[in-house]
Amino acid sequence: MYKHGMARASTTSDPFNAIAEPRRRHILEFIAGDERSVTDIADALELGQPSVSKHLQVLRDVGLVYVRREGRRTMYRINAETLRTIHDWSGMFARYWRGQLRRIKAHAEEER
Amino acid sequence: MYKHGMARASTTSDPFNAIAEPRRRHILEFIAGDERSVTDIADALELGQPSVSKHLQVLRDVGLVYVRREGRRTMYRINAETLRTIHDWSGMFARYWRGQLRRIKAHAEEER
DNA sequence: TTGACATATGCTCATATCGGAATGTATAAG
DNA sequence: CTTATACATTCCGATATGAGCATATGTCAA
Repeated sequence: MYKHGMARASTTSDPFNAIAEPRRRHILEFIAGDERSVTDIADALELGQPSVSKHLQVLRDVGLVYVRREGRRTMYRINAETLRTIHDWSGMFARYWRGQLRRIKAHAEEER
Repeated sequence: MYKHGMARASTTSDPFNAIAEPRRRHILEFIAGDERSVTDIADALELGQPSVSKHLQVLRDVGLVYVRREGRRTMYRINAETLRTIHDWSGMFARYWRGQLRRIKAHAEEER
C-alpha cells in the first residue's frame, strides 16, 4: 500500500487527494455547469494548457470527470457522483457541528 | 501565493490539504467521539509517536483539532466545525448527483 | 534531585508533485 | 498531402512531504 518513504498518498489514489489541489477544485467548479474543452478551461482559469491537461488526467484517474471526444476537442464533464465520497465522509462529523439539533431534526423530517 | 515550482499548496494551508492524507482522516475519525492523547492515537492506529505528533500539528494548524494539556498528556479533540468547509464545498455539486430531483425536493421541504 | 513517562522537534532519505518548455499525436481544413 | 489546431506526454528543476531515528522539552513521581 504505502512504499517506504512515500511522501504522501498519490494524488491519483483517491478523490481526497485530487481535490487537495486548489486548481483542480477550480476546474471542477468551472465545468460543473457545462461540458468544457481543455482550452476553455485553460483560458478561463489562466493556466497553461499542459498544466490543465495534467490536472484533468488526475481528475479522470479518480473518476471525478467524464471525457468525450468532440472532433479536435476533448470535452470534460464533471462526475459529481464521486464527490459524494467527500460529502459523505465530512458529513459523518455533522453530529459534532454547532446547531446540530436543528440539523438533525431537519434530517429526520427529510427521511420521513 | 504560489512560488515557482512549488510542488503543491502546503498541507498546513487549508483543510482540503490536511485531509488528503489518509492517516489524518483516520485520526479525525478516531478522536471524533472522545478526546484522545497522542499515545492513544499512536497505539490505536499503529503509527509511530513522532508521526502522530506531526500529523496532529498539521491538523491543529488548519483548525481541525483542539488541544488541551492534561498533566503529562496532551489531549486532542476534533473541531468538526472546520470540516464544514469541506462539506459545504462538496455540497455545491449536489444538484449534479443522481437522484437530484428527490434530493432537491427534500431540501425545499426542509427549508419550509 | 533523579528518573520515568509523554510529546514535540530536528535531521535525513526517498518519493511525489507542480509548472513550463519542448515534443508527440490525432483530427480537421485547405 | 500539407498545415493548423487541440491535446497529451515527457523531461526538467524546485519544493513539499512523510517515515524513522535521535534528541530536546515538559511534567509527574519517588
